[in-house]
Amino acid sequence: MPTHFTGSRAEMRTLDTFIKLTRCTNSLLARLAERNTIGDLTYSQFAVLEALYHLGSMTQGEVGSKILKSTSNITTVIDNLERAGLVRRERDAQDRRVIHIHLTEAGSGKVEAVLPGHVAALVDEFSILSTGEQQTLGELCKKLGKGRESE
Amino acid sequence: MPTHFTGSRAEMRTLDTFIKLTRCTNSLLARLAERNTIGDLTYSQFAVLEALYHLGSMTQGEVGSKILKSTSNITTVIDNLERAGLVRRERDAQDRRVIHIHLTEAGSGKVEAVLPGHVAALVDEFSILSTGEQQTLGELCKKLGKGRESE
DNA sequence: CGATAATATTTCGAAGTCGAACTATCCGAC
DNA sequence: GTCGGATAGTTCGACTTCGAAATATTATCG
Repeated sequence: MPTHFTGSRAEMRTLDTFIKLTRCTNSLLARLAERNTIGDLTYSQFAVLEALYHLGSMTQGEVGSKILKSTSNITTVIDNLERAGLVRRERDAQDRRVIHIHLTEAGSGKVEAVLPGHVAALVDEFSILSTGEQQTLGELCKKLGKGRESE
Repeated sequence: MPTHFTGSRAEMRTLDTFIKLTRCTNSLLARLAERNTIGDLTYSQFAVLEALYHLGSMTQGEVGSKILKSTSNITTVIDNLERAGLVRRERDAQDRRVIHIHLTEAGSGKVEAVLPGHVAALVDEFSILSTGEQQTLGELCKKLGKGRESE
């Protein structure tokens, strides 16, 4: 959204930075999608599988907070992953409210099949930035991502 | 997605930066949504209205490339905006394939009612970064967003 | 002129996304 | 022990999003 908003200098600068940030993320994700690095998975599905693969089995709630999505959304994504046989639901014996999600064989196989190519694509995309620039970008994003309430 | 991927140093660094970037954008947008800065509009709807407000009437295709969304998506968003009376479709007289989108009175009123608060919220969120940091972040995002093909 | 290619938009199907309302279960206080 | 409040998931409705196929229209080429 290249805007023609006429505000104070600080407002213009902020708006400009915001637009660059969101555009950057958008087009980076679009280019990754175009490269088809995660096969027939959606990005949400991949994020869930990747989290389970590296962190082990989790409850649905934990999955949700891991990938920053609402609980109702997680239900849907897990439904689809379960239907595809990549993931398995298991109700907790002690606390029957909670459901544990486990990767199936097919699920971890999927991650292993897809992850190296995904990482390679990322490295390629980011290679336009130097090591130092990547570091700086990471730090600024971390700061901005945490927000004011973390001060 | 804090990953435990064990790769080369470059791979780890890139993955880390990528995660920070996407998390930053996600949580920033989430906080803005929480602040309710754009009223009852969705972010896509706001983006369309804002583009029309600042750049004037456009064809649907132009709107799509402005906000980086697919044409089929634009159809839907414009449908909803039109139903809400914020926008008006007008078929081109010369080339009857194209449709021009115009803001209605209610549409530009909506933008004017909502934009100042939105900008104020942005300025507040970004105030955790210094002017120089914002500048740097913007430049790095611009570079990464453009990608390799623009070299 | 007429067939064909290109362009602008729509339709359709599937998935994601949220908030709100709901169900089931557990926990704490009385 | 049971009632009321917290907690984990699900369901529902509305919107977003994409890609692929379809439609309508215009442009081009032989």
